[in-house]
Amino acid sequence: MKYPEAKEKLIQAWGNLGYSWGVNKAMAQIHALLLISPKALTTEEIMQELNISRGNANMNIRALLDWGIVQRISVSGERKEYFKSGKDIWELARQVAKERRKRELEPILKVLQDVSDVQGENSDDVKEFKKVTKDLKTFAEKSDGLLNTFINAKESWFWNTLMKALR
Amino acid sequence: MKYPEAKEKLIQAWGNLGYSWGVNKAMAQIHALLLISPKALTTEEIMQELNISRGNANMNIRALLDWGIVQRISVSGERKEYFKSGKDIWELARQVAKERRKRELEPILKVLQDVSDVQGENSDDVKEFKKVTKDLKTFAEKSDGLLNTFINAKESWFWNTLMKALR
DNA sequence: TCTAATTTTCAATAAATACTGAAACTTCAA
DNA sequence: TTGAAGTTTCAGTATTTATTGAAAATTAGA
Repeated sequence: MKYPEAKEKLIQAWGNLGYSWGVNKAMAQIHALLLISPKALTTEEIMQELNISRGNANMNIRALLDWGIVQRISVSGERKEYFKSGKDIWELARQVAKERRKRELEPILKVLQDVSDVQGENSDDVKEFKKVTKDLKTFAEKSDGLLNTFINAKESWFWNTLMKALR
Repeated sequence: MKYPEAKEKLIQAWGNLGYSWGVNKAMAQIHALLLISPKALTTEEIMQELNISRGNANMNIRALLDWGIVQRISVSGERKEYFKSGKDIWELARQVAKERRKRELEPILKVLQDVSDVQGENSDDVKEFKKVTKDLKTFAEKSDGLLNTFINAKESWFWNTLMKALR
């Protein structure tokens, strides 16, 4: 396969993957582009490569900066800003895990907590509600623990331990 | 907190969570409703509880059946169909993991495979592309292995092993 | 300070997605 | 068969989300 085709394919696939993870397509594609680029790119170059407008590029670059998976680079003597993505996939995964934990797991844990003191032992509805939310809470807390270990672990240690422990 | 408020809160939260996982709100809310309901519900009841149309209810119930996280129940002597969700959270998580693996991890693994024979050693672009996609592939394969273990494991074994191994 | 290069904002619009409701279809008991 | 009860489909519409592009704001050097 030729490079331009491969590049196109990867950017496309990364866009789709991002999409099913609740990230918009442009954002995921900008990330893919920076990930495979050997050098930092300007907004201009990103716009051109992906055929998107300045506003779109700017907003999504900022979102990526926000997620902490893209960095801003200043070249001395130039006004222009350059952007690059870290190339360490493990680090990327940890960063994504961290943000998603904060944005998704934390809120649902809070709701499960809030809801745990629901009144009225006697009705079937309330009984079932309590049972299910308790189970959900247990599960969410365990997941949170696991996720935190992942977020704070060193790559080699994590995979080694896991691979040894499971099967 | 009173039951109706708690119920509303949970359905809302579940809707949001589902949403950031690429599931539409109605689908997630129907699931939440069935999850906390002590008995199986009809399409009619679901429509009423969530204030959604028949078409919407029907389509999203089918999607949930498709994901394998809601079951159709027939009561003998009745034409109506009832729906219920399994209450085992672990089982639910495994089912979701299984479907997401198939829908997301498999396609990206395929692309990473396809793209791994890109031509042209010499250019910087191609070198970087090869390096990154190789790392992505390694990471994706490890994740796939871990996910498969999760999908096939028994709850108690999985958590026990993990809790012992990590930390 | 001023000015040109660059970034950011945001109202308008396009595009994608979800939802409705009525019609078509299916099923089964009489 | 028939028709009532129930389910499914889908064209049209509403809603949400993403994108554009031009104007406003910011920046840094002269």
